Amino acid sequence: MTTTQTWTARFKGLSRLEKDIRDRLESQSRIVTVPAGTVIFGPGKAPENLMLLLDGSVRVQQVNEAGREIVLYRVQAGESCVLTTACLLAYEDYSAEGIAETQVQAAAIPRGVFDKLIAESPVFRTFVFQAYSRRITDLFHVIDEIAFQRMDIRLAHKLVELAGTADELRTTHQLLSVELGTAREVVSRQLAEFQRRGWIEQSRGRIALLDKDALANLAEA
Amino acid sequence: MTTTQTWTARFKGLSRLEKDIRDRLESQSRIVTVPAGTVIFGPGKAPENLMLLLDGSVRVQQVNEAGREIVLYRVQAGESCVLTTACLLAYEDYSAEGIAETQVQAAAIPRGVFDKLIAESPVFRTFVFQAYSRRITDLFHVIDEIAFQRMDIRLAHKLVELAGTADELRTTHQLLSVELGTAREVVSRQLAEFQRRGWIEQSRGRIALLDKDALANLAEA
DNA sequence: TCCGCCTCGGTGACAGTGTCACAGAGCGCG
DNA sequence: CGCGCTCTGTGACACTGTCACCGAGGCGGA
Repeated sequence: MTTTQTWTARFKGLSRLEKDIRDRLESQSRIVTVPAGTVIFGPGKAPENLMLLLDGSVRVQQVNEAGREIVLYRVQAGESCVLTTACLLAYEDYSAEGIAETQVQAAAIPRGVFDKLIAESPVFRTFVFQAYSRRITDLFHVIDEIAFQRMDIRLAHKLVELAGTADELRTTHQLLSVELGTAREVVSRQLAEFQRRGWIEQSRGRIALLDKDALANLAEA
Repeated sequence: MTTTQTWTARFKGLSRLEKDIRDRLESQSRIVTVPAGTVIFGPGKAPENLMLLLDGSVRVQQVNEAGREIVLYRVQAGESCVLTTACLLAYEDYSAEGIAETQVQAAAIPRGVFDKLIAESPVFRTFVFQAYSRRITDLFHVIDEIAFQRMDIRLAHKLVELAGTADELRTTHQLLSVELGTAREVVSRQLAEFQRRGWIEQSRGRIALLDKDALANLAEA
């Protein structure tokens, strides 16, 4: 993906940005590229920049003292890692970490620039607060799911979501269990049941979705 | 509680507020008092103000389509309902609601004033982002607890937390189950076990904590 | 090629939690 | 007192999490 001086146009909330602000944002930020697997921020690795994703995907997950993990949300191209900006400023026991799932290209906005833009641009403020809103809503959904949804429904939903338009997933039961904050055995058992019903077909590190409609249907229930 | 013109002094993050900003904040906000039980914001009832709590306590909880509830966090005196500010601006499917648990006194800052203060005062910006940080950290803890902690530990923790310095709680099993996002029967069973161990004593609508140390001890495990 | 080693997935037993149905206890009120 | 409501207790059962263990797949070195 090429990066011109007009990358701000790719962000819905920034399209109406004031001209002078836009120029400063583009000139004072830096385009960075990191390889897949990079830990972008995490405990003991506070981010000094607000990242606006131009391409790729960042998985934000939490690891507790016992080593158990759960995926909180994903940041996709056209979105920003805003929650980190708040978490920088205060508590350092911020336990979440952000990991590049693919190669990631992003605009890095230094903290000082971020602060100035917040002060000077109403459009930028709205952009930031809308991003907050979106993430917080995501977290509320996560809480609702974990607390009240059945595992089979959550797993079916996750399979469809992760597959997107593809008919096959390359992942392990272990990784799926982290997505859902459950145990590997639980995922294995549910997948075995899906396979028994003919909805999927499994082999080592691979899940073929034979009947996405059935899965999507269960996910709605 | 009396409300002088210097209520801003009660907020740790606002003590260093620039003098002119402080004056505007105090003159352009309004002190409101609402009785216990009032729904301050909720689905279909968007708040038009940022509320800074001077006295009392607001319970923020979520209700899903199936009617299941869970308490997300509480806003105490000296804290603010910042998350609502973000959630106003964007998605209206904000499903959380805020309920006054006691009589509540608060400073209500109109949205327009809030926006101006954010633009003009670095101290106010820091205050707001730190408040965000705190809430988000709370939500992360909630997620970790629900996903990975045992119910007996969570319940013991909640009993000690709700009791504070008192030795008795006035609440029902049903309300405790909402605190923890579980079923009433589960709470009843755990409380029965605590009672069998001599840690508590129950009667209708009342739980006496006979051995807080034992409960606190379990909560740590 | 064979062996060793690591990761991945399958399984049974059991404990903990959620759901359902229902019964009885406490309490306010006419 | 009798009625109706809320609150609590209980048993049965299904779902989920934990533990211990095994076998299968895949990779690399001897």
